[in-house]
Amino acid sequence: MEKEDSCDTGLSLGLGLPANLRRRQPKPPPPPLEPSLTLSLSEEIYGSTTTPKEARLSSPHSTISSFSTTNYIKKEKLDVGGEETEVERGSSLRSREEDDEAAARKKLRLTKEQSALLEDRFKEHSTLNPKQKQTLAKQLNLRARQIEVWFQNRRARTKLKQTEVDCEFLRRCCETLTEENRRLQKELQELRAIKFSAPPPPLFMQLPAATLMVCPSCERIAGAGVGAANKADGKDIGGGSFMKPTQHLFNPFAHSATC
DNA sequence: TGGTCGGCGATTTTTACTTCA
DNA sequence: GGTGAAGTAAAAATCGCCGAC
Repeated sequence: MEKEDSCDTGLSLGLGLPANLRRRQPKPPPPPLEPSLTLSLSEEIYGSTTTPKEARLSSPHSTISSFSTTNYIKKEKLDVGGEETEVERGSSLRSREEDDEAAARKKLRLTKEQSALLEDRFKEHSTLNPKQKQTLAKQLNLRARQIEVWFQNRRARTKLKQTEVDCEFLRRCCETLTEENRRLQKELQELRAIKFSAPPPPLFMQLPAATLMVCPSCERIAGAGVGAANKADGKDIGGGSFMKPTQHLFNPFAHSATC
């Protein structure tokens, strides 16, 4: 992992806020590059006259990835140079460096072939060990770090998609339950209406057919109102427990062992 | 117990594409 | 119809934190 530049947000921003809530300030322009590096960079990648877009289109396998971000460049500098040296710069150098900076900031866009292979590997394993990473990087002519980043982002996308799917599923569940609740409330009202009008018919006739079921193991009639009806002579009529399920309420998911 | 490494969430940056005047 | 600016979604990359070792 690269942990450099951890303080580049400045002191005034860092105080009093969790680090991950701090808004980052735009970075200052990247430090000047070593001439040898930058020259080879821009020319190697894009050629001296073509735009990045042209380069990308004309050469799908061009390894723009090599120096795709400022961060990589900084690291590259450490790897290659070891220590920073002051580079004398004149006006002629500046415009060239600005071009190079712009080129260096260019971000890699993976080719279809690269993406396809990465997808294949991801299907096999959503994470890679360092050796697999190196191998894949070599195979695709990318940096191991880029492979790592791609897998990280891919995992994040997968997770996001799964979250969306889960969310949709829960939404549908909620709709179904709301509808079911509405239906049961209506049924309850009807039952109450029946209860308080006319002398009560035999118990099982009070219940809508849908609520009456025969328990498959004991073959007794079960229904949403049976439990309450059993104590219909008590004081619980019309109370909150009227619909309280009993052990003989047939639940296909949790049929009681008491039958 | 401190250091390293890898994964993750949040965020930024860049690209490619679309829309609109 | 061609063109450039503005808007936007997607993807690559960065940053900081955390847990495992």
